Amino acid sequence: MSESTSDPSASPDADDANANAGEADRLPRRDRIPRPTVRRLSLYLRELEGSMDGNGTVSSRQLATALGLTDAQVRKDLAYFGQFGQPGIGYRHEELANALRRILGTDRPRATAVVGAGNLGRAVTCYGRLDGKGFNVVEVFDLDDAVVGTTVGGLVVRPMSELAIAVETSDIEIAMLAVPGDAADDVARQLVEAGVRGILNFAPVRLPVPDGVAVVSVDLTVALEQLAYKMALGIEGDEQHAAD
Amino acid sequence: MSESTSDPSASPDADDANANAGEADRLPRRDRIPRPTVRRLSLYLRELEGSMDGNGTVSSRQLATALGLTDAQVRKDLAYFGQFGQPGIGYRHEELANALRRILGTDRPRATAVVGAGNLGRAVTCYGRLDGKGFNVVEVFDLDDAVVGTTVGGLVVRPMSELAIAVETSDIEIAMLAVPGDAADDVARQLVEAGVRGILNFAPVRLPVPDGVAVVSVDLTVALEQLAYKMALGIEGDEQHAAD
DNA sequence: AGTTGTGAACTGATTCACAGCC
DNA sequence: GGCTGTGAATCAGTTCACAACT
Repeated sequence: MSESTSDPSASPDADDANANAGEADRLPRRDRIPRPTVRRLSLYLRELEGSMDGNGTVSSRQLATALGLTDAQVRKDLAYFGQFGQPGIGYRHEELANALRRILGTDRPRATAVVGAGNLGRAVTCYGRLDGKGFNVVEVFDLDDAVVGTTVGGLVVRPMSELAIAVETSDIEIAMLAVPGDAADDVARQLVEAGVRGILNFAPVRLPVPDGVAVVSVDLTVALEQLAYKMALGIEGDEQHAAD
Repeated sequence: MSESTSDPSASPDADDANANAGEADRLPRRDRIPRPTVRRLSLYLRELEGSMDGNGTVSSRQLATALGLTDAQVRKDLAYFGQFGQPGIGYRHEELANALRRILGTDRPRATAVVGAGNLGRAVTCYGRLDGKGFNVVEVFDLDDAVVGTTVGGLVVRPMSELAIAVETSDIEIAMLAVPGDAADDVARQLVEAGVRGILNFAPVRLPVPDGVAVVSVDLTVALEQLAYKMALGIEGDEQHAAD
């Protein structure tokens, strides 16, 4: 498991202690990975999990054609994080999937809360597939007392007043924010205050968060507008509504 | 695709004399616009619609700071499509919003269908804000006979067998695809067959569509994985889960 | 003063092409 | 034969800096 090349976290040995800058920054530090590359890693993993060959191998060419990319792109993306493939053979299916999960950080489960039990909040709570992907929805909160106490996906909706204690006791790291736009800002502040480290934001606003908190936003209107633009272009094909 | 450029903004009032052929191809053709630029146009519009100053003006600096960008970025993005601003003044609020809607293609309403009346399908059907943004949800379909006939957001769920006729009679241009992944491929084919020109795909698969059909995908798992990666990075801040 | 629009410079990302390996 | 990993070259996107304008 502790395989030779990967170890993205903190090369602990101090052989680069000296000022020889040339060697040091050849190893790509995690914050130098191209953003588009990280987006594609999710697609590679999705593809691997979709076609469960078990323990066969897969080539960069195969992955590339399945996703509408070039094989060089796939190899370059993966090579940022180590050497996973074998020349002449390809990448071992399950091994690559595991590596991608490690890289993305989904190789361990994370307690996740949904805030906002409206239509969208209920939908993401019940989405299902998430548990197997490392995101365990363990709590649902809502601002509205009329909704608090109802059951969504087997969970009782709790009031915001219990957020802080729940985050602590359940060790919640991630929140999916599905409240109206005019409440999102305030709720996000409460989430950060309570200790949440990552927010998936469905509200059509930009959330200002302090350092150390990550935000990814998904805006249905934005996605539809991008679609409308592409339609006007007459351009076809699929591109991931990429998360940054 | 008969028309390539043909001045999409068509600023009708000013600017009479410039039929110079040499000038014509300095105007960037729509398929040469950077993809990131198009994503940001949606954010500019969202910001303008959010802060309804009515008919004041807004500067590139203001937009930039609101969205975490540079002012030069904003100006460059907008300048791809024409000259909307006035030096020393900025951009007129409502005029810029209208221009963005024209560019994105949301200046006219489009009949939209939701396919899949599960949790997610019902949520997007009831999302609400869409009608005012140019996307009118006029039909809901489902594969499951047990769901057909129920009411979602004031609409009666119809069977897939009625898709083709409904697309024609209601002039449906866009479909939001919220069916399980293993059905998405087949349903997408039916949509294209029926004449839908754009698909917003929520299923975790890549849809193969013919030329002339646009697809934008939104994958909840992908978005969460991007969040997990950012959390590992310790990188903060908001970036739009951008639609391509 | 303040602001836009834009060429030039720069940074970032993709593709090419091939050495090395199975 | 097929395949990966990677430097070099190319392409794409962003930032800089400033002329022109209010």
